[in-house]
Amino acid sequence: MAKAKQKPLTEKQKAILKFMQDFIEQHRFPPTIRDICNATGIKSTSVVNYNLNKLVNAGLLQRSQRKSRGLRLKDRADLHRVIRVPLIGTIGASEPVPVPEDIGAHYDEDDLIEVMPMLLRGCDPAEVFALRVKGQSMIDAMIREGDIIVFRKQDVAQDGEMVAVWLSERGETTLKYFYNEGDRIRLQPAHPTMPPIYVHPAQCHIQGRVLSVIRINV
Amino acid sequence: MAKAKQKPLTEKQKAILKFMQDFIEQHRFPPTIRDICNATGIKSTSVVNYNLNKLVNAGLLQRSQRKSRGLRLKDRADLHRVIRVPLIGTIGASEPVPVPEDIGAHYDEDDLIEVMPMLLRGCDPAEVFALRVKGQSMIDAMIREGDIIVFRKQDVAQDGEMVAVWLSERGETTLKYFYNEGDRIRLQPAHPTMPPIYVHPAQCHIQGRVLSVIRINV
DNA sequence: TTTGACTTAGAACGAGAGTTCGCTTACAAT
DNA sequence: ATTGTAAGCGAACTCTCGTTCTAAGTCAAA
Repeated sequence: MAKAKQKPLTEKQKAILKFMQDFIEQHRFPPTIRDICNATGIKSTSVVNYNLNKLVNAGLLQRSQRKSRGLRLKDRADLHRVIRVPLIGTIGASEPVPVPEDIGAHYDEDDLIEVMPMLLRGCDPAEVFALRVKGQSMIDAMIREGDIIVFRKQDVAQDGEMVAVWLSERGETTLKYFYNEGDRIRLQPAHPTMPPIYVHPAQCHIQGRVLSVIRINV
Repeated sequence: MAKAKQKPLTEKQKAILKFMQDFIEQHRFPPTIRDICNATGIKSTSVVNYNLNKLVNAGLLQRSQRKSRGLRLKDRADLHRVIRVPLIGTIGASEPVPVPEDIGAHYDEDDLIEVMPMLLRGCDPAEVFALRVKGQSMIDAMIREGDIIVFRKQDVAQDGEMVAVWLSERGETTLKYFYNEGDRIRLQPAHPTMPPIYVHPAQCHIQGRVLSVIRINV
């Protein structure tokens, strides 16, 4: 399906969006079409309906047909909410990373951590999980015991990405920047004065990419 | 006004609350009374209406009369929202910390960062601000360039708290654990192998307490 | 048993609210 | 001038949905 050419929003449409943001902020449920009429000075519900459909088409809005107040802001509303990420265990040097098989599964309340969307860096929440750091082994990655690391589950990586890898020959988990040098993998610590290590590609099992780090036990 | 005696919620009322949480999570607008009927197996809208009024009376719910979907959860809603914290500048070794005088003032959209409530560690948002780390000088605090540090504005500290201090004699800002040893202040780096420094209390100007650290430029 | 408070069901009412349709206006392209 | 498209208005229609009313069932206290 071809993407529709992005027309700039009309003044009415901007006013509708603005009002919806304010209304939802205040009431915590969406306005009716007639609410929008009154707030924007538009005389006819059909005009609002018309412009709402435009906004849906522009991807800024979602509607539930035939439902009162069946309006959702697409863009901004999500940004003001937290996202629940499963905190599935710990990560330490001497154990493999506990990668979840189905991230979308049901978790207990206690095993979920609420993070702001920025920490997911645009990734699908269904691919994201978090681990708490155990032990002092991640110091060369500038990560402390107790830090929470947000990962995207993946088993390949691009050069320069920080990944959690299981080094099967050493029986060791580590966090390093990943560089594929063809016949070998260079794993570069985050700490500027630490030297890289080199491993054979067959020994380097990528468990996930580091998206962000949270430190609350300062 | 005397507070009504707190009766325990009935199973129906618990089911209604649970369903409302799930529904709002999923649809981002509240359910109708008939939605609740279907979800909970209650046969009559009047029964739902009856129990909704009970929940309002118990302070768990708000209703807007005569409005479709005019329901709001009272308690939990805020917990799932982000808090905007002013990101007012950078912190580096060679400059004083730019402490804001009025945190509650108006900030531009770009100067606000949205964080989950946990990062404030219970502090009043009006006391909290954030700074981005510039330069490599915070490595001994296990903090990298680009990290965002969330502070509570305060000029005194308890032992063991991590604080940002301006050392007036050295002309230097640093992040250390604070220990008051009477005639001197011991400032302990986060990195376990680094030695502490000792300063005279008069030279040690506390700028704020570190609440949390966010690293998104991994 | 009787009483009364609490809870449930069912139905009906009426206002709330989304949708559709015909008609008009504005404006640029042909 | 004509055509076509986008935008607006007003009214009517129909379904949604909150509210209210009556009646009945439950259960503990008197």
